[in-house]
Amino acid sequence: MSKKTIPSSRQAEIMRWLEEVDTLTIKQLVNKFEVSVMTIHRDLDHLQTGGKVQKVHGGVMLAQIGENREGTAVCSLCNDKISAHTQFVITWEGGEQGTYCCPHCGLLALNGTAKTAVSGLASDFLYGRMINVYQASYIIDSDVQLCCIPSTICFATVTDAKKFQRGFGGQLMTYMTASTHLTTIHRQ
Amino acid sequence: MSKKTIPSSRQAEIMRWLEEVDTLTIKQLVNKFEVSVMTIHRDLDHLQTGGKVQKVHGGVMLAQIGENREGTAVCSLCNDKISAHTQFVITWEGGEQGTYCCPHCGLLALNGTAKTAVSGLASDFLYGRMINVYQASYIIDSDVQLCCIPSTICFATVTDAKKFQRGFGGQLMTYMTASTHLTTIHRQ
DNA sequence: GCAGTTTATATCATATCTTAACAAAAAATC
DNA sequence: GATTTTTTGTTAAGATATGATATAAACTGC
Repeated sequence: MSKKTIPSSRQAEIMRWLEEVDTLTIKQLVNKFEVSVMTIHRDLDHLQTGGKVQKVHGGVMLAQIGENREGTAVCSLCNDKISAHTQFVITWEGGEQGTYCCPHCGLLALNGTAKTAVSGLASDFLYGRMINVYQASYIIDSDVQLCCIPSTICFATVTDAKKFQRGFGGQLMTYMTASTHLTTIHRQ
Repeated sequence: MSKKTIPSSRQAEIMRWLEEVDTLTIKQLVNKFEVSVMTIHRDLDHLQTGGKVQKVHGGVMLAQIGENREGTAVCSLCNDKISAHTQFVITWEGGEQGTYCCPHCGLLALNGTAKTAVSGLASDFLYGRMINVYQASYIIDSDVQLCCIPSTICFATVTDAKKFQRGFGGQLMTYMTASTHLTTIHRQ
């Protein structure tokens, strides 16, 4: 590969290479693509804002922040790390998005602001599907503590939630009850 | 290689070429088809509204859901992984694109923003073809839960949707009814 | 800590690419 | 054949990419 290419394909190629070797130096990239150091820097800046990559002194490395996506690998509320297994995503009116570590923070965020949410999706605990948070069932304070406390776990169906409750305890709640419960214990 | 042709066959040829090489520059296309830069740009604009292709500075790339250059293989709304089987692609005015994991998120995105969509394409559940989301039929809340909940599945024809419904239940909806339904249950 | 070296960032001038508006050419319609 | 529509090319203005240079920051040895 020596011909000069367009920025996007060069960046795509950097990504592919990086996925093989994990780390690359600026010099390696300059030699391969035959562009200036500055151009490589700018490519890396660009990729870094995409979140998959992290610049280090002298080069780049893959940014393996969990298994997640862009820069926001931490909860918009509590700053804890976000696992795909418990994540909670709110899209606000206006297009802004918040990603939360678990339903605990997600419900607090939904209830604790004047903003209106366009959608709220949470990861179903059993199957990992993203479900409408208003229709979901919640088990609060069970024996399973994954993230924040009180532990708040999200299920697609009441049946699933009840089966879980039978084994691990906790209180079964709807969106409304869970939401007010979490908000009030945080204010008392 | 080829003499001047009509726009649609030139665009089809661009697509075929692009599927081989992933990325093409404007220059390559100008040389091959012996038309002006402007004509190529217009061809690419046209292809881009189809959602399968993405213009980048200096050329085009396949809008691959697998390994896009910025790396986002996750739903623009819920952050879940996107499968080609259920994907939903919206091209907004201005050229920006959003890829969604399934019609559930796609419809929410379409309805939940002030932006206007240039096109919306969703994968037909039975055959996998990309179809116009405004003309599609939707089955909501069937027994088949592939992605988000409430499960929202997309069909090219009402007939297909009804046959599916006979076996797996759910509610049959048009774009309008599905869109308002999903939006309202998200706001209740 | 200090100097010397390397690497990063900021800014500028230049080159390249993109877009919109207009006009010419070709094709389709009547 | 004249009119309308579609396609195409030209131009100019704006946006983006690039490389060179200068300055700031980070590493290296001591």
